[in-house]
Parts: sequence; C-alpha cells; structure tokens
Amino acid sequence: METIDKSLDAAFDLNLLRVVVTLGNTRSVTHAAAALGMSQSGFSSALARLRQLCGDPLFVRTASGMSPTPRAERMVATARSVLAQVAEGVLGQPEFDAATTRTEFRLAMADVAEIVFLPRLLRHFQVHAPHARVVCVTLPNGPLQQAMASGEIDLALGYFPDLNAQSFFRQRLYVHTYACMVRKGHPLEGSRLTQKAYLNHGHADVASPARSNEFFDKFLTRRGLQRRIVLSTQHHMSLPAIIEATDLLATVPLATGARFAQLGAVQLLGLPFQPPTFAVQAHWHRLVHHDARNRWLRSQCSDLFNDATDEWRDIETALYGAALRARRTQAPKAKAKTDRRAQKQPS
DNA sequence: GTGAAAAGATTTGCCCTGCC
DNA sequence: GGCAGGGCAAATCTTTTCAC
Repeated sequence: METIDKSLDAAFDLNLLRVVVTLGNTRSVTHAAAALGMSQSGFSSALARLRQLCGDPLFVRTASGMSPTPRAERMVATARSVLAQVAEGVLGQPEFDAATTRTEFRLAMADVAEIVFLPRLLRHFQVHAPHARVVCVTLPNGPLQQAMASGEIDLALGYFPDLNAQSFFRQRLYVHTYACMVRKGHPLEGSRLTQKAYLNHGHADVASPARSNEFFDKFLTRRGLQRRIVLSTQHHMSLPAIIEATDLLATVPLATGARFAQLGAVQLLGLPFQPPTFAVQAHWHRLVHHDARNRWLRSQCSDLFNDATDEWRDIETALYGAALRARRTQAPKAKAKTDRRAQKQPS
C-alpha cells in the first residue's frame, strides 16, 4: 500500500482515490473532471491537494498528456483495487448459494409447531441446501424479540401475535384451526361430539409458550364455555401417551393432532362448535429484510407452507365440512401474501 | 527558430454547506 | 456566528502545435 504521511491521514479524502484513478485512465484533467461530474478547476484543486498530501507531482504534463510519475502509477493500481473492493464489498448485492452454503438457520417456533414444520422443511433442505444446519428454539415473547433483533434468530414460524412492532415484518402462510384429540376406542368414538359431552369430559390442557393455546382459551371464555381441566402440562409431546392411556380430551391445533393421529395412538374429532381460526405466519426482523440468505429462507417457507400446500385440508374438511375451509380461505384472498408492512422499504 | 494560436492546467475569489 | 472544506466560474498561466 502506498504510504502517506501519517500526520496527514485524517485529512485524506477518499474521493481522491477516484481522482487519481480517473486521471490515470484519461491522462487529461479536463476529461477526468467530466468523467467524475466535476468542473475542471475543481478537479485540478483536488489534484493539488493530493500532490500536497503525497509530496509528489503525481502527474506531469507532457506532449502525450498528463503522464503519471512512478509513484502515481503504483498509487493508481492500489486505488483501483480499493475501489473495486468497495464496489463489490460495500455496494454490491451479496448472493446466497443454497446448494453450497454451510450456514446455520436458526428458527423459533413452539414445540407444537416443530412437528408440523420441520419434517417437510428438513426434507426440502436435504435436496436444496444439503450442507445447511437448522437450529430450533422455543422462547417467550421478550427474549424472542431480543434474539431476533440481535440476529440470533432468523425466522419465527407459527402464531406470534406479540411480534407486531414496527421492527418486524410478517408473512401469512396459511390459516389454521383446532381439533379434539381422543384415544382410539374412546366412548365418544363414532358419535358426533356434542358441546355438553365436550364440557363434561375431563381435558388435558397444555400451558406452554405456544400462544395458540392461549388464543383458544380466550375463545372459550368469550363464548362463556368452561372446560373441566384434569391435567395441565407444559408440553405437547407427552399428550399422545396421556390421551392414549385415558379418556381425557385434548384440544390442539389441527395439524398437531393430525400428526399425532398419523402415529396411530390417537384419533381426531371435530369440535362441537365452529372453531376459531388463527393465522400461521413467518416473522422476521427488519435488520434481515434485504439479506439474501434470509430472503431465501423466507421464500422456501412461503413455498412449502401455504394454503395450496396445506396437507391437513382433507382432514379439516372431514371434521368440519368444506364450509369452514371455504370461509376462512376466502377472506385472505392472496395466497401467502406478504404483510403490507413487509412491502414497505424500511427506512 | 520564432511567434501566434489553441488547448489544457492552475490559481483566485466567491459561495454553499456542515460543524462547533 | 465563525470557521473549514469543497465546488464553481473566471482569470491567468503553461505547454504544445503549427505556419512561416
């Protein structure tokens, strides 16, 4: 690197790099000034400052134009390299190559969501991002917001009504609902579940950080309904074993119940009333809104999880008929459309 | 070789903007 | 409000070119 008097470092204007490179290219003060959109005299003034800083004439007027001194030739080569790095590293749009990346995607979701999202997501990554790693965490609202703001969490998937501050963007994936989970051979099997039977039977309830449970509790409260809670647990994962061994009911997000039912121990019943629905969304912080890596991750989630790819729709139709599904898929017309806030450029 | 003309670089004075 | 830095237009200077 060309050396400049250390005492003058603070005075060095990086625009002078453009001056020296352009003059090196054009060998004419007039043409170089025009190329940079400066007046000829302004360019001359800048060149004079550079000469003073370097203690070298840098360019000498000759019959063939402004000829660089040996020092100027070295300086032009170095400055050209620096400007190229600035153009690429500062101004350039970084690419993201999923096929070769060894990045670690950090996702936030409730345990109940992991069994819904992760199987399909990881199967997709095996093909399209085979060297990537995925880390899943479950965090309460406050720490989750902090983790997203610090870049520790790339994306939150699920129902997160608290992630609505200005700093966050969200994209609706699909709208979801609830179902009632019972053991195979349950006394209620084969008959339509009535509201009276639903309220009289004992329930297993999950009081986890998954906000969808809280949402359902509020729904019951608004309707003046009160379940007989026999068991309250923190985890969804123990539910299948508990339900299989007892006559308890458990109301869970439909996809979760359907996944447990696929494993064979339990079955699903439709709720005896029009169940509430909630939006399953992807949330991200504005810091990563334009980040190529994060954009790729979001686009994969959007493609994998939306109304059109909702693999539980047949089960939902079987439990509640086509009417509920038609009603809730009509309202948000655009499939998995990014929230309006996400379309706004962050300032 | 010389002098005039042209082209281009430098200097000067002024204005504008940002900072303290 | 004063100061410093950068840019502009105009004036000035320097160098080159070319005709004689």
